[in-house]
Amino acid sequence: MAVEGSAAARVTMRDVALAARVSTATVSKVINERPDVGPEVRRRVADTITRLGYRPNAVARGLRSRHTETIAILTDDLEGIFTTALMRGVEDAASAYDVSVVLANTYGDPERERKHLRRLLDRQTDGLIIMSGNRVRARSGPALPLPGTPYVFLYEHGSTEAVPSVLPDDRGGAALAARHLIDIGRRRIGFINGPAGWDATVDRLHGFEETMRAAGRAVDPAIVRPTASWAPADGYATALALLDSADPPDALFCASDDLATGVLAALHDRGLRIPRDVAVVGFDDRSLAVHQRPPLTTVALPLLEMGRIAGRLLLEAVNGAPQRHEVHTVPCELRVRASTVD
Amino acid sequence: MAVEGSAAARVTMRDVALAARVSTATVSKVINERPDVGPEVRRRVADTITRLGYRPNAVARGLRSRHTETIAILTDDLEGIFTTALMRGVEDAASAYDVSVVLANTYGDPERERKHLRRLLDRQTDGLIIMSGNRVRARSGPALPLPGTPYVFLYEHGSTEAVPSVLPDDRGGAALAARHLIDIGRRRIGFINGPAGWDATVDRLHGFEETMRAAGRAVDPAIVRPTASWAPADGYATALALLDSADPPDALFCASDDLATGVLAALHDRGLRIPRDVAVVGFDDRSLAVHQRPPLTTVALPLLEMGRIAGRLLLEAVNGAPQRHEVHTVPCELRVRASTVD
DNA sequence: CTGAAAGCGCTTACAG
DNA sequence: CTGAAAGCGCTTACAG
Repeated sequence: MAVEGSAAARVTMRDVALAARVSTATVSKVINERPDVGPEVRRRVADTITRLGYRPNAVARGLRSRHTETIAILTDDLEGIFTTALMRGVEDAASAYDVSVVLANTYGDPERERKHLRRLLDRQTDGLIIMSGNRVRARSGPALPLPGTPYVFLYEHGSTEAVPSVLPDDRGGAALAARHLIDIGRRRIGFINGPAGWDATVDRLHGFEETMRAAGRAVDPAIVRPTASWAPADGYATALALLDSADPPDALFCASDDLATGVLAALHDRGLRIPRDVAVVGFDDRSLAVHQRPPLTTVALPLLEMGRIAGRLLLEAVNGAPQRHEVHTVPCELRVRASTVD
Repeated sequence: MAVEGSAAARVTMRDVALAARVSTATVSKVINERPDVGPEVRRRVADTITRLGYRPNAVARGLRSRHTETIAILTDDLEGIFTTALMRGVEDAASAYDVSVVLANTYGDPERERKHLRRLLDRQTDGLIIMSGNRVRARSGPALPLPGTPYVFLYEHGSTEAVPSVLPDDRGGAALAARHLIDIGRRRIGFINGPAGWDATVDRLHGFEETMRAAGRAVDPAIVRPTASWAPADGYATALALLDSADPPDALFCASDDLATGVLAALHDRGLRIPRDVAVVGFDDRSLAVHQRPPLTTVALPLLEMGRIAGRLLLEAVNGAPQRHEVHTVPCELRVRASTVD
């Protein structure tokens, strides 16, 4: 049994070479699985490596080979509402490739971004994921040119560079919600959308309208409303307004779980039964969705999968795959719970 | 103006030495601010560095000097409820030292932990922060011995090792809440605590009881209740039970914001006015606290500060400070909002 | 005060 | 198939 990481100086390739009576070049070849080593020598070296508990020094390797098997996540908001799920996806993908992930938080400050980027380049980081944890939108390229270091946008997109971005399919997600409400037999479906000026808001409205029209349903502007913010209070107020309208809806699709939370409260305060009187669908699938009463049917953002895809795209680029300005749109998933189906 | 990171091969120390007509040793000394360089030569070298836009290669430097200016966060749950705030603190501290932070997510699986640790050691990571994002408790040491690599526990604590841990002052936090409710003149203060078996639950109960007694208040077990979980539904049910008791409370301290959210709903359903009839205090200061109606007075967990302290402790250890088995308890802060004060 | 030399631990042509 | 040699880009005694 090898004494992993004993207090003594770490075993080096030289030690292995000496013990196996070969050159370090040969040890290196065995480690890197090069074909030009005889089977007998290969076995002897492999055995010695195991016996001594040898592990190649990644820093030395990086100096020679110029890649460090490290990527970085550069984000403007480490505490963004979707950050951790996205990060977990990236970390998953990287781990599968045996690559480490460095975290860099810029606070949206170009000077900090530059500082981080310099540091990351100094460390020969193989590639970068430039990520927003909050809000999909276009951003400019990195605050520093990154010659030879590929990067990928996650949950945001670049304007012009030949760089891929990974985004949720907000349009398809809204379509799922509309489809579901139609399928469970709702006659009058309202949409409480988020604030204007967000990509998500525009895309979700498209998906909603398209699906309604494709199903031969009119979209009544009277019950399709944007809100001033994503907060529950706006969902609450908007729901009351719709319920008080001449022809109130029997279903409400909300562009976020937070809005839906407010809607649920409004229905509750009005003494309406959910879903019998009004069915409610949210968007995001944040943890609060499942804890609502009743638990909230919602459209889940594919954050984990988005992170994984971004990680994989980046690692492929690091390994030489060509980069393109291309948007990867990841499908959302409908999670049906008691707010629409008894 | 230097052409930072031009597509051409990066400027090396050799280039600087040649251009400044000195040896690389001298360039190295200038960069590392060694005293044994003449003022004139120092200036010439510094100018050349600026002119050529030279940046030392951190990988080469790491190979020689054996430290990489990189630390890692090892966590069992990257999506833990408090993870991002803690990470941001660590990242802040590390950035201030010009140190990078690597992310390693173990999912609580020892095999994954070992794999990550091996990788981190291979990369000569200078130190580790072993962190829980969920729950304070004792954990065993790292899944692999880390000879010569210091580490610090964050939001959890080790059992025996000579290793510091950084924890929130749950006891003091509960004391702040009790003190506040006493100060605003409440006569009958109840406590809806979280589930048994949590460090936080035990500590918060102590803090609450101590403060009450110190103020000459009886602690009536009838209105001090643990819950089965931290979820709002348990806050709701427990609040109703307390309100229905013979002598109902005029103040409720809740051991989490989620519990308090349920309590608010219960008071609302009973038609009670907040804070006039019942004042409510939560714990954690999650973002939902400020969005309650009324906004929730709560005890803020000092997550950011905890992360910063852990980062600093680790970096000091990396720089040779001796490590001890010592618990750093970081004070919580009371955030007063409309659920206790009109 | 300055520099020549060795070396950190690997990998990579290249010779045999 | 195997190994001697050079070198990745630095830092560190050490000599002068």
